[in-house]
Amino acid sequence: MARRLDPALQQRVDAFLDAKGLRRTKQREVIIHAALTTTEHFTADELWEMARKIDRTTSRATLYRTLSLLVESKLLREIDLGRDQTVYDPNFNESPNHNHLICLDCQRIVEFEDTHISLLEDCITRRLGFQPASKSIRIEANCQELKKTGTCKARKGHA
Amino acid sequence: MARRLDPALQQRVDAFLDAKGLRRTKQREVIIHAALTTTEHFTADELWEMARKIDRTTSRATLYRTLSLLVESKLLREIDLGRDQTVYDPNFNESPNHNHLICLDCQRIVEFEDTHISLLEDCITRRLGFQPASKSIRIEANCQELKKTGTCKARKGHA
DNA sequence: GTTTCTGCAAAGGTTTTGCAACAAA
DNA sequence: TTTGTTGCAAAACCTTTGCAGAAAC
Repeated sequence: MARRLDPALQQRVDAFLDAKGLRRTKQREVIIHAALTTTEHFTADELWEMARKIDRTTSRATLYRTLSLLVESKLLREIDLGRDQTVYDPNFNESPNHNHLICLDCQRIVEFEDTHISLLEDCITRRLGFQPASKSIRIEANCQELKKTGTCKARKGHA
Repeated sequence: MARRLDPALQQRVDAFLDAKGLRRTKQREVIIHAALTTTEHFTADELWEMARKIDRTTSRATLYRTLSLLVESKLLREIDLGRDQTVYDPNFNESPNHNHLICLDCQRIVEFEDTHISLLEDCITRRLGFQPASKSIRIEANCQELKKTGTCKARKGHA
């Protein structure tokens, strides 16, 4: 476990474990650390690989069980990228209101945030007689540069 | 097969089958009819039940194969309701730009459309260097009435 | 008559679970 | 010591697929 977990995050982890009366096992620490020190989205299997780099004995069973806990505690969120496997996103801790744009040309995921759209979502929700709880937008799009120039500039990190 | 398929829809079905050189089998007709005459969202298994009410010999294999065709032809769309099973929505033929609000209290799905938010999504997409292809919003919310009065008025059809 | 389609049953892939051994508190 | 947790292997679940017979064209 190279890098330490961000103190604020670690505190949230601790608070959750305490509130639920959950034990601090080596396996949980390893999986939680792996999940929360990356800024990439990942599948259960990818997280399993990450955890196994730290501790090769990590089992899939424990991984799935810990994953449920992380989602329940909102330290991790399941997102819909239109793929068949569930994808987890650890970035809602830093950007609680971000959304996802999926490039149909290179499959790259661009995260974006927008205050106006967020407000509009809240308005619509209230107008319908509800109280907003969570909102997510998924946009599928094509790369303009690719279409014009034949190469996908966006690949170099446009986010 | 009680009700006829809307002529415009039937035409799109026909055009798709022709373009792909696909045969008009009884099984396809039954499944497509079941899928496109409902306005409810459904899972593969629910559609299987619907199709079996018309023809009990309908197999799951053919159902899944036909489902793929319908999604490919855009006559049906997979949507993300945050459930574990894939949910299909036949309503994009009538309202091509609708979105979904999920009531956390009664699980009801409210479909809504909004021009402003649609425009804003397009703006954001272009600003990021992309060309919009498809957009979807999912809002999870609590029922205001339920909170105030103790009963969920929304159940009676607020959409 | 060809070619495509169907249904079956088996396989595939991901996620969950029962249980005995083990570790935290 | 008590209670929660792990890993294994099996099960559960949804979806896909190979193949032989059946149906469309």
